[in-house]
Amino acid sequence: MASQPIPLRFAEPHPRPFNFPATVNSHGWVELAPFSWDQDRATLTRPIELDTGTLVELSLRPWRNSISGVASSARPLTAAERSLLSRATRRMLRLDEDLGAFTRLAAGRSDHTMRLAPGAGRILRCPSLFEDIVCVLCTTNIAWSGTRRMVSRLVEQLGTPLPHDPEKRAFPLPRAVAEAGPEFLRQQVGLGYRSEYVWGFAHKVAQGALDLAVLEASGRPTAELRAELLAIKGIGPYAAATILMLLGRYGHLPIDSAMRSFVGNKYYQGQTPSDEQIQAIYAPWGDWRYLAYWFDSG
DNA sequence: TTCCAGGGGTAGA
DNA sequence: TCTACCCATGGA
Repeated sequence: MASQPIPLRFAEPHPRPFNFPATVNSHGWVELAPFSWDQDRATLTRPIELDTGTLVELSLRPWRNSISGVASSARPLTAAERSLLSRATRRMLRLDEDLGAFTRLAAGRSDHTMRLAPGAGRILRCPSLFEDIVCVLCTTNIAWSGTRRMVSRLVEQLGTPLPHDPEKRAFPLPRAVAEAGPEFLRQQVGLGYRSEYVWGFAHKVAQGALDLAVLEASGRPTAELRAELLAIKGIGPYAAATILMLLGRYGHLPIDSAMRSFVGNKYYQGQTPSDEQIQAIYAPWGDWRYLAYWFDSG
């Protein structure tokens, strides 16, 4: 018999303007397990396994000028765990990111038809950089349906269940993925040739050989971060640009089949553009290239 | 059956 | 630096 969860209510102030539904639906991440989005209630829900090992089901929705959160857990959370939840919430919704320069730049340009609603522009992230990077690895050379399938299986096979609702599982921590081994990831999760990449990454993080907090630290040159990302097996130019975007650095374009198709149709009369032609389209946006492309392609 | 997807690693030139 | 080839998987 599952125990009754203990709810903890909290609020996180958000910048203004802030568009909660637009942020949640800014890209496909919300469709990946274990995210769940209730459009009618404008509520984002997901289980999270905190670094302390505590399982929490977190629900977020907008309320007045803040994000209202409910965290349900089997036992009362410590002050440190409440701090971890606050950090995860702010990370997911990018509540501390300053997009003022981008929105001013977008407002001043008439040559791009941007679909940027007021308060939009923040692209949803996972609670941790580890989960973000694993999901990016699951987007390479595969259709979106395949990405969804692989991430769902990762959660089903390796995620820790919520004590009060065992049907729901958190995204696995690095140690769980590392201990599963590449063959398990290949056979049971269906990661295919990506299994070695995902396992190798998780193993390094679990062993402490790769410190994600260092990657996430502000103030480091983007070129340096990009070089470190490209040194991880399985991460090439597309994945590095996507991860840099998830780190709040928008100066690199993730050139993939979708971008080639969109840019070709919109700017090159349906012809497939070269990488250089794609770069030329968004070069005027400088450090905001990624966001310019993203909200150009809608 | 064949192609290819929100690519990337490796070998060889 | 560039190109060719290979890598699993499952929709279309």
